[in-house]
Amino acid sequence: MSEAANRRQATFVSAEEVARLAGVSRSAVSRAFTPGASISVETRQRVEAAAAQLGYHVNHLARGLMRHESGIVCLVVADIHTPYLSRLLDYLSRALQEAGKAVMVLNAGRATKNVEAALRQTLNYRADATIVLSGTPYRSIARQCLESGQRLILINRDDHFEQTVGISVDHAKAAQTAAMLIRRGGYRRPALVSSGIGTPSLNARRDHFLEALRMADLTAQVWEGGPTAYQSGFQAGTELMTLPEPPDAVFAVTDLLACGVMDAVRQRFNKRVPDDIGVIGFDDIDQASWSSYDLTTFSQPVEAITAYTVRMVEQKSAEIQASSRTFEAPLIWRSSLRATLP
Amino acid sequence: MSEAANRRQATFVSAEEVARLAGVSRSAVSRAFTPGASISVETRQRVEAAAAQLGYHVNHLARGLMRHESGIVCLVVADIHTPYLSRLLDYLSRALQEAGKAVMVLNAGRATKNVEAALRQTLNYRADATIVLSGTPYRSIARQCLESGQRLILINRDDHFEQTVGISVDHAKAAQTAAMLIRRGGYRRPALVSSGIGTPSLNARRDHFLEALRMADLTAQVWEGGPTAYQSGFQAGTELMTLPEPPDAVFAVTDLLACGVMDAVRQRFNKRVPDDIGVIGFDDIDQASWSSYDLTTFSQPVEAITAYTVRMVEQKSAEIQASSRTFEAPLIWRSSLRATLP
DNA sequence: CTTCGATTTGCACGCGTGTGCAAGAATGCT
DNA sequence: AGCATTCTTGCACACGCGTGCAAATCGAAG
Repeated sequence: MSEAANRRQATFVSAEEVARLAGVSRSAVSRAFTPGASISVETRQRVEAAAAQLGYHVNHLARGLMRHESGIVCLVVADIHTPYLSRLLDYLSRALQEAGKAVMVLNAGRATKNVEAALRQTLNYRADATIVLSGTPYRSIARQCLESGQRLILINRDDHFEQTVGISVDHAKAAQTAAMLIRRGGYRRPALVSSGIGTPSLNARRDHFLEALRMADLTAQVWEGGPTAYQSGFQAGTELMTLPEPPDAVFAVTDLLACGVMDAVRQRFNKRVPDDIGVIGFDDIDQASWSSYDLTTFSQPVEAITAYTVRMVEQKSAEIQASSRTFEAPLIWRSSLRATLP
Repeated sequence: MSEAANRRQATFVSAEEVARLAGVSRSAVSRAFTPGASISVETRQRVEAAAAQLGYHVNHLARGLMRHESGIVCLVVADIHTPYLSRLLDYLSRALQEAGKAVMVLNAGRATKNVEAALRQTLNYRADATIVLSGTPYRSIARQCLESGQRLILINRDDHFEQTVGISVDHAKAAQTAAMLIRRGGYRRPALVSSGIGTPSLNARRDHFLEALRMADLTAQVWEGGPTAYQSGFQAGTELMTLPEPPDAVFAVTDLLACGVMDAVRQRFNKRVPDDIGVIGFDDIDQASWSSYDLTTFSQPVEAITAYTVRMVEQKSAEIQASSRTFEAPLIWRSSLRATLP
């Protein structure tokens, strides 16, 4: 079987050649690989045999050209190496594949310029849908995506667009829960830790947390700075503990930050969690369940987000509509926060 | 500018329309977007203006069809959510983008069946190159990739293929260094911890470590089981410490395993690292530098691997040759291992 | 003004596929 | 057997682009 394939060198085999070998027309070959097409079982088998023998694979570039549907879904993302985003990417890519889509990843750093380039590539490859996990697209290019008939899905980007599917998490409820738990734990001097990157999601968690505290006549220290990473949390913990009135509880808007805070507090200041200081995070990354941290946090509803995203990608383009869906982030109770008043 | 675009609905604009608006032939449009093509500055400007006005973007599907070069590079990968692989993916995708390639991610779980499906997709989209980060491709499909003129690059897959570019890490040297450091630290009862997944890389680290110890007349406990994850390490640590003669040093073939071991040893058995037990890992994931662990480990040469991979992707297909390149994983000295005899 | 070379332009073809249309084959029914 | 109906099949066109080739344009030298 390999002799025929070996003779040809460094080139793909076309439907034409398969047709010749099978003794049918090229249309028959095309139909053999198109589900639901009208073709007899006998010719289909002959085509498949010939295709297998020659090592034929339908050219999706040409198919996409004809069908006006490339089968490609673009994922615009930054900070892939981050625990939460890499998990989301894992789920999304797998689910999209199972739905028959090919996943193109556009790594778009922080700069808006890169996001623009990514959106352009999305258009170049005629992607069926574009999913933006981070970075805010220019309105002009976003509109081009929509006008070209692409579905545009924004995950965790609370800034709203027209004609766009928005998927988000109920930050308000989580933040209020965090504030409530801190009060119930008997903590008196809460603090909020966030990064200097003003992501809409992070800002929402911060604002709702502070607001909920204010309702209960409490004010919180606010520390914001650096990237959304462990090191920023470590620095936050260090600086907060050297204040004249150090906090006794911290809501970190991200688990990575929370881990940093915990390490600083325990190792640089010998404080105990949750007795001396309570910590609560957000995302439920793998490390939150590691026994060094055992962090009380809110779980990103990754499965729900993924399932809903795939549904939105699959629906016919005629019925795309602006929509906005919010999922709840359930509390994961662990040991980094005292449950009741001391 | 948007009126024209608004009138059309849900469809892409073609070079034809741009040509009409600019008052030139379609060839001119094509040449305007082809670097190095023969075209006067004046017409180029008129084309670019018209293109911008209509929101034209070259169709890379059609271009790929013509050029026999899709500009797509496929990354076959599993366990994306893992710290090491997500970092590698981050670097690779960014570097490939900068080289003008579009990155298609094929999330191929563990099953070989999925890897086969991934390779098939690679062929369907006529990818210029395929990079396999995990999973072993069937020889038959791998051969088809090569016969079709694709470059096939295997990273950290020590199983060798003909006509393939292999990129790997010097596991032997690292493992020998680990053994040496453990001896020099005055540890007497070393152990090796690995997962139950017999990846070539992991096996190589294990075998060279044991071999190096044997040269020094030492034998090691070997614990292998579970996936390559924190929990497996935690379990390993727990079980090793309940042995009649528990080890006093552990080489974990992965940082994730090492973190698990450290947590088990410290929190379940109140042992101190590195005094009671020395730990050394591999990969230098982010968590290794977290102050809870401060893990001595070997750094995956991600930058070097990335740069070399891009070089291999870019070279003309005429000169693809089987080759095999190995990079060193430098030791990152931290505090989880005693430096000198006690 | 003529001639020649260099540059630019348009025409037409090909890349590999899907699909409407009409013709042909097969089947069922009277 | 004759006719109606359903299935198959092949032809031809379209998808959007790159590019060789020849015609056209331009500038400069004679």
